[in-house]
Amino acid sequence: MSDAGSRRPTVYDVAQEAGVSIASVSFAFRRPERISEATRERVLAAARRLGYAPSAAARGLANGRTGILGLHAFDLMLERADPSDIAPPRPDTRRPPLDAGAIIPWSQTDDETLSDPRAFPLYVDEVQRGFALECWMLGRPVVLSSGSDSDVSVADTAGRVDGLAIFPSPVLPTALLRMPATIPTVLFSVAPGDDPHHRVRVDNAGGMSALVDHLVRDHGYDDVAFVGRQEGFDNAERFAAYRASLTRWGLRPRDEPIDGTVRGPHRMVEQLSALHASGALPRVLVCATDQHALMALDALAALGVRVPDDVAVTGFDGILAGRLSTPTLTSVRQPMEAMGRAAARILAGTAGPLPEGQTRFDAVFAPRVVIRHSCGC
Amino acid sequence: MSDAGSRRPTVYDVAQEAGVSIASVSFAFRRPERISEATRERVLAAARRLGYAPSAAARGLANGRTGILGLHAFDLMLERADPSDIAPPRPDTRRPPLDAGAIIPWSQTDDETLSDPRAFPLYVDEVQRGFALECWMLGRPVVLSSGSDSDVSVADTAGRVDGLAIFPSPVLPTALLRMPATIPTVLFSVAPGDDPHHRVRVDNAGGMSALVDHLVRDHGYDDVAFVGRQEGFDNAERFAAYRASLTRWGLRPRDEPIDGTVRGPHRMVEQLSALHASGALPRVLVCATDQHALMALDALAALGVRVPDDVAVTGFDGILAGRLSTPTLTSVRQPMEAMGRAAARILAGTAGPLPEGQTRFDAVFAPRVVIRHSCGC
DNA sequence: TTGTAGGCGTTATCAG
DNA sequence: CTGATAACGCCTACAA
Repeated sequence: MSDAGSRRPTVYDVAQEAGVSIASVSFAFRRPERISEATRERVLAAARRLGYAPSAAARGLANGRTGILGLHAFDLMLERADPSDIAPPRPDTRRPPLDAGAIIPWSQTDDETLSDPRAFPLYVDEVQRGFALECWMLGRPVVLSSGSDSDVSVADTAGRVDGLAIFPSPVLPTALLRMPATIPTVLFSVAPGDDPHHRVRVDNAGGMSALVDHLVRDHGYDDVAFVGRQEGFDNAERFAAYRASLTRWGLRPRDEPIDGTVRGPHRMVEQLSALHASGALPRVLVCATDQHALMALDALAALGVRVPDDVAVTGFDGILAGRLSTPTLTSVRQPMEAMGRAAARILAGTAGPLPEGQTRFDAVFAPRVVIRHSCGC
Repeated sequence: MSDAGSRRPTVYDVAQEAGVSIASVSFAFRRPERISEATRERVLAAARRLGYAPSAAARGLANGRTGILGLHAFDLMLERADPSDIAPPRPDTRRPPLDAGAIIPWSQTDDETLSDPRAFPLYVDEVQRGFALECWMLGRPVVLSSGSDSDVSVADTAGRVDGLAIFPSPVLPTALLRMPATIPTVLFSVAPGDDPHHRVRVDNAGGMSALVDHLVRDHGYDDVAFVGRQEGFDNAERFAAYRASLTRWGLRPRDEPIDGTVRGPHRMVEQLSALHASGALPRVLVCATDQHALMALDALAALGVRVPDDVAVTGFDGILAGRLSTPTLTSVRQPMEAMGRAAARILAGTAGPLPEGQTRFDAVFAPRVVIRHSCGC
C-alpha cells in the first residue's frame, strides 16, 4: 500500500548512524538515565533521521509482555438492526473502490442509517467504550477483535495481549478451550463457574424484580408475557426472575416465552401477529433486551397495536436507542460503561485487592429501572 | 493479576508433548496442507492439552508484520463535556477498588451521565466505530491508542501496526516527525500537503456554503456570526467558507469569530453573556462544530435567550447528541462512519487502485445539511 | 558510560 | 512429509 522503500530501520541501523552500539540505542529510548545526555541526543537524532520506530513485536518478544489489553466479541454479538446483514460479510468484495480525487457524494457513504434510531450504540458498543476509556486513562492501548468460533481468533488475540475481556456467546465454552491458560481473562455476563476466569456481570434478578414490581404494583397489570429466547446467561436469569417475581405477586407467568428471533419459523413478528389475530396478545411484553423491545415496538406498530395503550412494552439494558423510540422505552439500565471500565481495571491490575479468600473477581453491578413511556407512565 | 502458574507454553513444549519438531507444530497451525492429517491432529491435541497459543509478538517478529491496524487519538481529542476532566487524569489513583463480592451499587458506577445528551458519541467515537466496523469485516484486529505529543505514544503504536490512522491535533506535525517513514498512514481532517500520508476529510467549504445558503435564502437572516476558534484545519476551512458565503450574498461577516473555548479569559459563555448584556447578540450563531453549538445552546438558555426565536444556532459534524438537544440541532453532517471505514480500507489495501498519477489517497467526503429546529425551521 | 552476547517464540529455508 | 537451523529486532545481564 505504501511506498515500499527499503526495509524498516532497526536498532542496528540507528546504532551505525549514530556511531554507537545497539545497547546505547535501546537505552536512549528506554533507560534515559543510564546513558549520557550527549549520546542520547545523538541517538535520537539519528533515529529521527532514519525514521526509526522500535518494533513492538520485538520488544514484546524480548520482555514477555505486549502491554496491550484486548476485547473480543464474537460475530453473533455484532448483529445490527438490518436482518439482511446478520451474516457478517467477510472478504467483502462488493464495496466499490474509493473514488479519491473527486468529492465522494453522500449517496456512496452508507450513512443513510441516520434516521434509524438503531444506528445508536448497542450493548456491545457501550461496554466497549467504557473499556477503551479506562485503558486510555491507564495509558494502555486496546486491541479490539472479533471472529466466529471456528476461527482461532480468540486464541489468536489472546496471543497478542496481556489480558483479555470477552463478550458472551454460545460458542464461548468451546473457544475457551483453545485459550492459553496463562493469560488473565474477564468474561462479561457469564454464569459463575469453577474456571479461573474473572466475571463482570449485572444483577439480572434484582433488576427484573424491580421492573415487575413497577408493572404490577404501579400499573396493576396482570397479564405479563416474556419475550426473548432463553439463550444466554443474562436472558435465562431474566426469564427466571420474571417468573419468580410474577409468582411472588400471585400472578401466573405465561409458560412459554415468546421467541425473540429475527428470522426462521419462530420469528417474533410472526408470533405477535398470530397472537394479535387470535386476540391473545398479552397486556405487557417484558423483553429480554432493549433490542427485543425495539423490535417488538416495530412489530406492534405494523399490526396497528397501540403502545402502551393496548400493549405495554419494556426492555432491558438501557441502550441509548431506547431514548429515541416511539414511545420511549421503559427499561432496566445496566451501567455498561462502568462494566467495561471494571473489566479493564481487573486486567490491568488496578482493580484493588481481591476479596478475602477469592482467587478471581466476580463483579456484579446493580442495574436500575428507567421509567419512560412504553410501560404506560 | 492471574495465577502465575508456570510460564507460557511454547512451540517447544508442544513439540515435545506431541513428539515432533517445532516446525511441524508451526505447520500444524499455519500450513495445514503441508503436513499429514495424523500429525496435525496429534499436535493440536497436544497444544490444547498444554493450553498453548502462539505468541503474536514472536510471529510478528518473524514475518515482519503484525496484522493489526491502528487508530490513534491525541488526548486533546478526548475532551468530554465536563470541563473539569479536560485534563486527562493519567495515573488515576482516585478510583475506589472494585468492591467485588457484593453487588456494586449504581451510585458507584459513574453512570450518572445518563441524563446528559452529551454522553452520546462524539465525532471521534463515530469515526472510530466505522474504522472498527470495517476492520471487523476485513477480519483484522484494531488497536486503539491515545497519548499526548510529549509521549512517544504515536511512534509507539506505529511500531505495533501495519497501518495507522491518526486524528487531527495541533501537535500532529511534531508527532509525525517521530514516526517511522515506512508505515502507511492516514490523517483525518488535515490539510493536503507534500508528505506521503493519505488523507480522509470532508468538503467543509461545500457544507458550510450550503448551510449559509439555507440561513440566508430560506430564513432571510442577515446578521450571522461564527463561533469556534480557528484552530485546526476543519475549523479554519469552515470559517473561511462562512466568510466567503456571506460575502457572496452581499452580507458582511462579523470580523472576529466568537471564541469557542471552554475555559480561560475568552470562554464562550463569557463572550455571549457580554454580547447579550450590550444587546449585541447576533441573530445567528454558526458554530464550527456541534460541540460548540451544544455549548452555545446551554449558554443561551442560561441567559434566558430563546433559541431559535431570539438567536438561531447551527452546528457542524452531525453527532448524535444534536438529535436530543432542545431545540434539536440544525447541522452539517459528515459521514463519520464512512470516513472511518475509508481509512481502514486504505490501510488494509482494499480501497482499490490509486487515482491516476497519485501516490496517495486524498478522499474528500461530501457532507449534507441536516435541518432540524435550532435554525428556526 | 558503553559494548558484547545470548535469549525471547515464530516462521522460513533447506536438507533429509 | 518432517526436522535442523538461521533469521527476525529488541532487551539485558555481564564484561570492558
